[in-house]
Amino acid sequence: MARGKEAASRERLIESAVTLIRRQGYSGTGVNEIAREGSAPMGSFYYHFPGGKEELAATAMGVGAQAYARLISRALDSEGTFPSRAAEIARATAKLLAKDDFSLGCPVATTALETVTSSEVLRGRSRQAFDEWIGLVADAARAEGIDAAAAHELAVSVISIIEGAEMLARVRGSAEPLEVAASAIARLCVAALGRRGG
Amino acid sequence: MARGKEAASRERLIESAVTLIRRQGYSGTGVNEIAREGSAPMGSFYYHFPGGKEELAATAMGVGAQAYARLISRALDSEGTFPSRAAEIARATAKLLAKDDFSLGCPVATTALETVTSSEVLRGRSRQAFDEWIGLVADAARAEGIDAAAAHELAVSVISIIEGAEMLARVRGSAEPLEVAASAIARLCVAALGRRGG
DNA sequence: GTCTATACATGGATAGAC
DNA sequence: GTCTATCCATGTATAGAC
Repeated sequence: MARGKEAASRERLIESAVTLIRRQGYSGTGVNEIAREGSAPMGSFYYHFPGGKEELAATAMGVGAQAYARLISRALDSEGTFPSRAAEIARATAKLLAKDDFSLGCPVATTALETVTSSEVLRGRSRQAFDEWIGLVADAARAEGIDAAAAHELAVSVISIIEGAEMLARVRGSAEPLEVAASAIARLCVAALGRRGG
Repeated sequence: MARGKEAASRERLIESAVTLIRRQGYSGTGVNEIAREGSAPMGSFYYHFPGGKEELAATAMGVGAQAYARLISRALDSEGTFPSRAAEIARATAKLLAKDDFSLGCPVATTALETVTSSEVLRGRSRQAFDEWIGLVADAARAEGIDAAAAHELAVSVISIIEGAEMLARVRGSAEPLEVAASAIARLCVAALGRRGG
């Protein structure tokens, strides 16, 4: 599969699914709509994704999760102190969401909430995505000398507050909650660094 | 409407909608399913809620939001220091979710994310619910001498981290993220109190 | 690999008797 | 206020030619 430019429709389907699911969630997005927006006929849909909607959504979630992982990495690799770099994740998220007037959200969150009880596959992928993001933040915290347990807790807090603030930001159509989250993240990092040496 | 025991089916429909939407979200829950679980025929559904699914969902969201507001108030009125009482919101949330093995989530979050771009009504109700919860926390913070702006920011952070942690907890089927959130909330409160006097 | 047409179930909503 | 039957659109998925 996919050697040259074959299966360009596969990529378009994934891209279409990522966008539509970010906007409307999993249940609210139909396969016909995904195919139409991706300029692909249904024949291509089920050829590339024999597992149907669930398989494409799982793939799309993976792609979206990787993209957000890159945003996290870029923020953590930016200039400044650790608290400032961690806060930059929230600020970069705010910029990203503002780009489309908060119509496009997290590529994982909505589907995660919708499918907790209905799809083991999507729930597993959601968990995997969150775990990876948490891992990136925890690694950066450990690099600052914070012990493993504290680094993990800090990372869980950071991802939690960003996800929650993202929801508030979308509902309000304003970046303010994410800016507030950035400040809170910086404070939590400072506190964690303070407990480091003693 | 609703004077004696008439319209008991109305209450059952609301109750059914709250539960199903907490479990599957808005798009994933059908009106037929709501009626069936509420032991009400479709005739009653559209008699009590001429606005259809959206109207019932809005009502259900209001009921669910009030219930959670009571949980917040109870936590904030409990014994202990302010940081401890604020953290209690997250701990009480963890207990609540664990009761049904994390199958039932926030009565607002999933629908909020799903309908940001598709329903002004539900988006407005979501915003209203979040604003009320934030207001309760902010009021408690101000009662500790924290100034209004700082109290608001603290409250936004508290609700954000709880919502995000709730999502992680459901996906993992574990209360751990909410316990971590409780600690983070306590730290944020301590920091805010510290900036209070100077 | 792609396309069209279509099967079949479910979705939201309504009609009209009671 | 309640109930059943039903309309029509949409949803997921498949068939089978190309």
